[in-house]
Amino acid sequence: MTSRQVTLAEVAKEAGVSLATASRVLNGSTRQVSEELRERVLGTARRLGYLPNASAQALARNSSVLVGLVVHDIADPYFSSIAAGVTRIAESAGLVVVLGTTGRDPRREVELVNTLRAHRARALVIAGSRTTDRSASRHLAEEITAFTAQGGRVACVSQAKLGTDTVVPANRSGARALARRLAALGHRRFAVLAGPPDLLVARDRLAGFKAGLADEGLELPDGCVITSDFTRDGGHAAVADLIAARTGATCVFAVNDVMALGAMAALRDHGLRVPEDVSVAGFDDIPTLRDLVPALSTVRLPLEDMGERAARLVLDDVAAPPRTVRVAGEVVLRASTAHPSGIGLR
Amino acid sequence: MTSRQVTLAEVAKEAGVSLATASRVLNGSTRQVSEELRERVLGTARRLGYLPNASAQALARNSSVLVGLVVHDIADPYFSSIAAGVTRIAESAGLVVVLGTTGRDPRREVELVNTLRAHRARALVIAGSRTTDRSASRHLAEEITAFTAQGGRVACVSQAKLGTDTVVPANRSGARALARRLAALGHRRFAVLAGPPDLLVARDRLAGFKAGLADEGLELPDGCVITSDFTRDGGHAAVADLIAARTGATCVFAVNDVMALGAMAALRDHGLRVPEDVSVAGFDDIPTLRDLVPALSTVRLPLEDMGERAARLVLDDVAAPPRTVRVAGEVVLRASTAHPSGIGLR
DNA sequence: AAGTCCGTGGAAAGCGCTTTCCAGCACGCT
DNA sequence: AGCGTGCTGGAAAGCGCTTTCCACGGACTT
Repeated sequence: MTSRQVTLAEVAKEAGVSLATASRVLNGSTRQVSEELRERVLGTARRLGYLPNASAQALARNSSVLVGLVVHDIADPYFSSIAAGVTRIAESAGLVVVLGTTGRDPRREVELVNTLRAHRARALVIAGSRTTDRSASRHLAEEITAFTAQGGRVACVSQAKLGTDTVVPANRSGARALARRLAALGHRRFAVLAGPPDLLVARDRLAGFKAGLADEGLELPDGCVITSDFTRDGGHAAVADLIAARTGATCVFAVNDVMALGAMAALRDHGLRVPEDVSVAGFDDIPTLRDLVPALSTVRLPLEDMGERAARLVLDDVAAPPRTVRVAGEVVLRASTAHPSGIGLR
Repeated sequence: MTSRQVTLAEVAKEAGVSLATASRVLNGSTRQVSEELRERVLGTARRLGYLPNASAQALARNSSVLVGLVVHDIADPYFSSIAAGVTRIAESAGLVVVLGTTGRDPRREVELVNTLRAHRARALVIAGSRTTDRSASRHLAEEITAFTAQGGRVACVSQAKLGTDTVVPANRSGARALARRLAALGHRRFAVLAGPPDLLVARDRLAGFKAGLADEGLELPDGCVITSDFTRDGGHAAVADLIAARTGATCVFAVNDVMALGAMAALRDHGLRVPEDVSVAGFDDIPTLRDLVPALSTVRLPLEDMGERAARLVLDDVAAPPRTVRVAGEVVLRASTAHPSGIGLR
């Protein structure tokens, strides 16, 4: 029941022209074709329901219309926002987005780039933090080199560690500014839900936060840094450790919003009120934050825009990589942070 | 600087075997190859860094490894959850997901199916409600027919209107059950934020809700049905109309969660408390709801699971389409709905 | 009048792979 | 001996398209 596809050859024959002419008419080559033949080819193509075979075109042209997009988890609002940006630009350029998800496994990341390379994708956006894993980084760098050697372009949204074009969010300075603003609210004892120690984005935000506290003459004792997964559940789980640590913190900084969301839920479960008993802040400003009560203080990143920027870096081929686009983070203080009133977490 | 790719022919020559043998070794054909040659081919392939050209394979095999996924808006948690499910199954089957977004434009939907057809995608999941637009539906049905005639498989997540395998959420009966539960809370006057009139999912949920009210001997006057976009902002905007309508409603049902989120924010802006002044319920149970305060009452749909089911329908090719998988919705009453206490919206 | 150019159409050589078909060989039989 | 049988390797014919290269004819020069 699978019916044979109409081929260019059939169109050409039916229209009484050569294969070359048919191809020239139907794909917008630079070559002129007389009005008469052009009409004839176009007509028969439509009549026969001709649809070019993309694989054959890719093979003959040695280039595809595919753009790879690699994310850790498409259900995470951070990534789905970036994906929306990338997709918008790619589709408006007539390209096709291939979505790969890593589940935060660096090896899977390498695999995906390899697959995209096999498909001769013309460009690739890798969204998702780098890690401290040297071996995975090296493998990834090798794949990327191979990819670019093939003529593909690569952009990352994260840290500029791969020698590619990169959209770099201001993790350090954003967290630093946030720390200062929180200190200005009157907080003196902080705790940080720091995510996993090997994630660079998490490290950078923690480091920036510490720096901001230092600016204000404050310290962040090691005991006040809780590691956990970089997810909502990670944030939720970290709260138990946090409370057990009896840090006396009046303000908790979770290194991303979904962790902060989980943490707020856990704090509620423990009978603690935000912000009356403890202030909470996050990072990213994911869209779903808009309607939260209490509204979460955070550092706003223009996520969709970052996706668009990355896609543009990789599609408008002007300058040579590596270029870096720095994206500032804007501290947004909302209802989840307030002047410290109670005695904090003890 | 774009270096030529290593081809099978080069591997074969270097290993001193024929093209056929090299191909047989490197792609897991059924044909036996002696241990000695196999080793030699594998070795040289690795040494040379051989990577098969996916386009060439697709052309020669007349089938690709691509699975299409069509959604309205990947940043919407409803779709990103479904996408996560589809992606998980597809990737674990060694396939590659092509993501297309329509921006809710039915013509774009047709375009995307056409593109996927050109790429000889082996399967296709269309997530996103059908509409009442007959012409768009017909075009889409034609594309789908062409797609399946090519040997591709198609599944939808929505209404079973396209003659394809379909995962059908229980929109009617879910909304109906919800209405009854809300009535049981004591509500007598309701308003519905109904989304756009041409979206079947919105219509079904509205109809189900009305039916549920009827079960309880209640009515939903036309003036209590507000149409708007099917988005967070649509829900937000609808509230102004709702309040202007002076319906006296004590409970508002938004036909999806993101609309309910927007509505709750707008109600707050108008100085109304949820649930004290007015109860609010949604539909879908998107993941971000978990941490909302007050927690939103809704009808839970297993979104990721629905994505997985759709992907399985289309990848495990057992029975002939159209098959229908019905997915029940579970009413979950949370803090956003309570016994009516005030006088409602007047 | 001879030569030059340009514009247009077609033949054919790929692009990198899969797969059919055939040849050769070593067995095990009758 | 003679002969099917089963197994393995290779030659070559595609898969559907793009693009180079050539041929041809007419319009222009000189």
